[in-house]
Amino acid sequence: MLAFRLDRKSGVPAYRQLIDQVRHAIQLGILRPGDQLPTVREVVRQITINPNTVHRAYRELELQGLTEGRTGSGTFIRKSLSEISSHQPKLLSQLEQWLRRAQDAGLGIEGIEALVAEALHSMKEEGRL
Amino acid sequence: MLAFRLDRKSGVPAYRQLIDQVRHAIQLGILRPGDQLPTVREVVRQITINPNTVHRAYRELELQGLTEGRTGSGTFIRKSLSEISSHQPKLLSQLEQWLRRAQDAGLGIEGIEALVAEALHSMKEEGRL
Amino acid sequence: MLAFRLDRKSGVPAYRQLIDQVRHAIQLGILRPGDQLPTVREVVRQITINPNTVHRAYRELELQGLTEGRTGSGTFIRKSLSEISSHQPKLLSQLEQWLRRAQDAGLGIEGIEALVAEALHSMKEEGRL
Amino acid sequence: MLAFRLDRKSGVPAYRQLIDQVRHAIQLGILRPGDQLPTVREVVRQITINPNTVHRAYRELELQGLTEGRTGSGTFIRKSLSEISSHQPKLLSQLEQWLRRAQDAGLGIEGIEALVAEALHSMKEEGRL
DNA sequence: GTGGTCTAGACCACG
DNA sequence: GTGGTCTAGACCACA
Repeated sequence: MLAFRLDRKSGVPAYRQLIDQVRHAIQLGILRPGDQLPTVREVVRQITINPNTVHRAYRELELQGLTEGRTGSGTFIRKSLSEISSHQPKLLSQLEQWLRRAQDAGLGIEGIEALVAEALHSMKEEGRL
Repeated sequence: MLAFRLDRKSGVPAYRQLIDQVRHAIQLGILRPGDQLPTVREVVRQITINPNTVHRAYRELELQGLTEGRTGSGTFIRKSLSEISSHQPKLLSQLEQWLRRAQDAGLGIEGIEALVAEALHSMKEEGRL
Repeated sequence: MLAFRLDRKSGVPAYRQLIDQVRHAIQLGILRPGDQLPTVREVVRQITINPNTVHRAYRELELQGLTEGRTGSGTFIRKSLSEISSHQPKLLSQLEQWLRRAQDAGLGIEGIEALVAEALHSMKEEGRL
Repeated sequence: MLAFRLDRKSGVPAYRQLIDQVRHAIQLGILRPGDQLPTVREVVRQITINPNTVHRAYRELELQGLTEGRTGSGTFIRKSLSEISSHQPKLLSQLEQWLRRAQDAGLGIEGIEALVAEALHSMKEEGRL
């Protein structure tokens, strides 16, 4: 069952963080069509959050066509985001290796995030060209 | 002079994006103590944003001790965040290589961001242990 | 509940006066961790001021780690400044005695403030040595 | 010759700080009618400040009738603020004693300022009644 | 022209 | 109803 996390200092709205985490989990194949999301109550137990906020996130996911609420039984994944490739596990482990090297080079979390943001940004720039 | 960018869809508040970009630039050594930030009005010209929002970001940076606003002349970097290591260029190019491999494997931007978020998250979790 | 006051003639920015009053109240033990500050709207009702200005003061206090804004419920004290000593009540009454003597000697408020500013200034100077 | 000081962190406009310091010095009898204020150039040498700002402060003091600019020779005190009493030296030394006791009780500058602000505030309140 | 403060008012996220 | 973000626009202090 998906475990949500909330970063209260990030400035990103809570409902948005939930949505992003579900989307990411679908994209990574962690959640597959038919899988159930934790119930609102379970989420409330996991992290301190207002049930309405969870509802809102689930509603928006449903509007995006990604999930389906079945009255009485829960919320379920409907669609895959089909980015899953067979190379994915390898890519993930390579990334984790890189992270370890960055840490060994003395970079803290913020430094690593700076590098990642920089690299992602130049990638997006190139994409535009 | 630093060029700001705004991602209006990300859910991250604009002032926060500006702060992060300055912090990152300092961490990557792109901005060094004594360097000037673009004036509030220049930022307003660059990206469409209200001067107050820029001002707020600059003020928060000043409260963090990173910058100093000098009335009549501009806003300047005060402190370094000195995460810069000699390995940095190599790390950056390795990351960019990884990104290219991920793209070649058919991952789109959202898929890549999912992988990166996942990897960063597990790294932070491990850090706690 | 803390009652704010604004001296519009002092030249001190309004948001700064609010911050100082909260800090002082914390230092005097009038406000303790867990206590609630008046809501932004209450402050607006109390003194004539723009909500944004109050908000700015509260936000700066939060950045200083002294308070915490909880959406939906209010703003609360987080940290003590713990300068409170058992001698404090005695010191306060001695100060008030001195003030009465100064008034009896014919000094007006501005004259008293001049003396206080002078004494505080020499104290700070000595502190540097 | 009066020595100006500027507290850049106080939020109080520089020209206002200069004015206040002259007023206080007159009130404490440090400056008496006929005494000369430092020339603009001298002030600029003392503290880092724009000559225009000093000019502005001197102009406002003249508007208040407190000083008089004599072309070619300088700016001079015209009026006393006549708060000077024979008790004043004694009051000042008593205040300084009190400050020493407060420091000995472990209070830092901010704690002392909190007490002083509190006492001055209640005095003003009573004054109104 | 540059930073800084303040008001007014809209809209959002959350409980 | 509470905090938070953003825009618009005025005015001030300073170089």
